Amino acid sequence: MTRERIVGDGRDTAFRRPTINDVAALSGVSKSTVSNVMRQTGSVSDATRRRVVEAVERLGYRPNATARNLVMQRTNLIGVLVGDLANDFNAELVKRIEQHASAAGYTTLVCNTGGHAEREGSRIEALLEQRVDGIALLDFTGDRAVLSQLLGERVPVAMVSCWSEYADCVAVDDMVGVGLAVQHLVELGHRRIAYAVDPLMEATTRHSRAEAFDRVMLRSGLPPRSEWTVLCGTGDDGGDDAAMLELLRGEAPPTAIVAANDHTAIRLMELLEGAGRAVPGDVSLAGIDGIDTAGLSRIALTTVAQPKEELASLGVALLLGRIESGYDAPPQQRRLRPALIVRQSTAPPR
Amino acid sequence: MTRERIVGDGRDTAFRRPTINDVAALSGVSKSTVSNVMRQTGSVSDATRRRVVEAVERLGYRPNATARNLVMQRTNLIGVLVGDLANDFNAELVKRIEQHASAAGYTTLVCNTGGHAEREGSRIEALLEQRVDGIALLDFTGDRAVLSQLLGERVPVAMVSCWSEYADCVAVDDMVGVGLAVQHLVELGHRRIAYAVDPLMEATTRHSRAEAFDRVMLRSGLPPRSEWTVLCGTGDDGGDDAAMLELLRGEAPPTAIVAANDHTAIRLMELLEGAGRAVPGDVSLAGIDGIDTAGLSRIALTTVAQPKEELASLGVALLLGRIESGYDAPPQQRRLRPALIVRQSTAPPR
DNA sequence: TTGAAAGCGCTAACAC
DNA sequence: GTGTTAGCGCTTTCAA
Repeated sequence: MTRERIVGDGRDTAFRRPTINDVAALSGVSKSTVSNVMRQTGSVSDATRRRVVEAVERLGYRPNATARNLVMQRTNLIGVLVGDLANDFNAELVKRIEQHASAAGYTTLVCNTGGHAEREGSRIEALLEQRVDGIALLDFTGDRAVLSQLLGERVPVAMVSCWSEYADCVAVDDMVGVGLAVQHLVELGHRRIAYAVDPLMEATTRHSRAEAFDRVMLRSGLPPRSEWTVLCGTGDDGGDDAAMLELLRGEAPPTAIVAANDHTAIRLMELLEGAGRAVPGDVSLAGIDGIDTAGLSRIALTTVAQPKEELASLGVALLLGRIESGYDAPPQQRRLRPALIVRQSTAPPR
Repeated sequence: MTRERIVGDGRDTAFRRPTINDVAALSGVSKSTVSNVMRQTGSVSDATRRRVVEAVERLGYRPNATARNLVMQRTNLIGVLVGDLANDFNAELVKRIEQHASAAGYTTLVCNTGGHAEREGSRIEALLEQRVDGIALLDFTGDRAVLSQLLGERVPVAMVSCWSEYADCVAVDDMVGVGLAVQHLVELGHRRIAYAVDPLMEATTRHSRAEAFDRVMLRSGLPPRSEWTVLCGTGDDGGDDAAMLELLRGEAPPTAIVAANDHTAIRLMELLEGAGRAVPGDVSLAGIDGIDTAGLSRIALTTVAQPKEELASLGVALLLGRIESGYDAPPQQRRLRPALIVRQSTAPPR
């Protein structure tokens, strides 16, 4: 395996990667033939194929995707936009998505937006310049305007663990999920239940889950109280741990909290115990997502688990389907069933 | 913002994204001028610039990076190869790397290899076909042959939280890190200390850390015992939880365990407590990495923390430096100092 | 200050 | 079976 060296161009160690032309020249055929051999298309005689293959190996030739991308108008690249990779749930989703995408011949560009609108915009801009074939929005915490833009530009988009009427989506049913958690707490005897929101969560989803929360509460005959929906976290855009503590210090404080995701629930567990409130002794805690950490016996967080593998595989399937079969089919929407996992962070109120 | 529609090509809704030619035509200039305007190079009169900009907006023109990549022989793409994104440490490193890379104008391709040699190979192949400008190897658990190949192909490589003599690297000093943990345990009074290895850890690193472990033990006047270095985990390539339990059931079992990383340490904590061994009552446990989860009060894992932010920023700096200033400078090696964080998972032996 | 022209490395339609 | 040719959408000399 050698590589051509160009001498005297100023940097005497400049290497030029071999191109299809080099292979063609060395094996004494045309570049179309080389192309046919590489892609196993057309028909080439065994003899020429062998010569080409040999030249390929001699030169260490590797097809240049930038050229292929240009001519094919297709990159086999997909973008993944995620709010926070430090959230286990997202990390695992990304990991699985990359796995499925790769198995299907796609390479994955990952962008961590951190919930910042400008960052989100610029990342997407970069993805679009690179002409990714499609974009997966993960647990999308961003601006809906972004989504409309994407859809407007006819970029294939799949939403994984988040939702929009206008795009392909796969997610669990928020209503069912929140319902499962609330019902469990109600059955334990809780009546005063608060809702903790991740500040990294976008307004629409936040509202929709909060609304789900309210509705489920109502269904259980409990009056929803807007001041019991608390932003809780340390995102740049605020999120105020103090608010939750404040709430718990009031009279007739909540005896249980549902957190919008496990990440937040675990932060909250830490916060509460740091402030001297026992979980579940003083306050019960339930999360949503089903991350591994929640399952550790020392954490033992009751949670509504999302089927991560199905989310990832279906998400990729939807995205690739959209990419490969065109933009005009109506959006496909898949609702998955979440499952309540009861652990030790929830108990009857005192 | 409109876009051209092509009618009668079979798919009447086929869209063609506007090209530089469309902009040139609409604004009545040549494409070189458009190019100059877009890249803010050359000199264009204010009048023409305005016309071009207007056309760009009218058409919703976005430069096609696939074409630019081809002609520039540069993609502004970097690859990140990581063993396991479900390991918090890696996830956080990836997140930060993406941040820094993006700030410098690069987009990040992430590949999760899961420690599989073939997967590793095929992912790298894909990255190289896409002509990434460089590759970051994260906490690299893979085959050294892979690295030699990369280096042989003169692809800029930076190793982050892992090490090779021949590439740019930034990592903490294993010897110091392991030493910190062992010394802490020795000071607590432990003499029988075992070492738990993550099976997703590559042989060389595994050996180097294990060797560091042995040496540090010796330095403390403790006889290293090879059978006390136990593979512990559930990778596909084995890793045998039973072995560790076995070891603890023997006579004169270890009173403390150092785990090769926090991920493993926490798994181990779970395993031990599931088997009825208290941590730190029956056995003390120390990890390496300093992931967030280790800091939760319920976990309270004593650990040797790596400076994640420095690893990420330096790693990116090294990689971009290599990309932008050529392949021939000698490799730069940066050792960072780890820091011991003592929590409740370690205590004097009974 | 602007434009014409020559590629970058590949695919694909069409000749031979 | 194989080669020729014409682009894909850009950047970059070099003239004008």
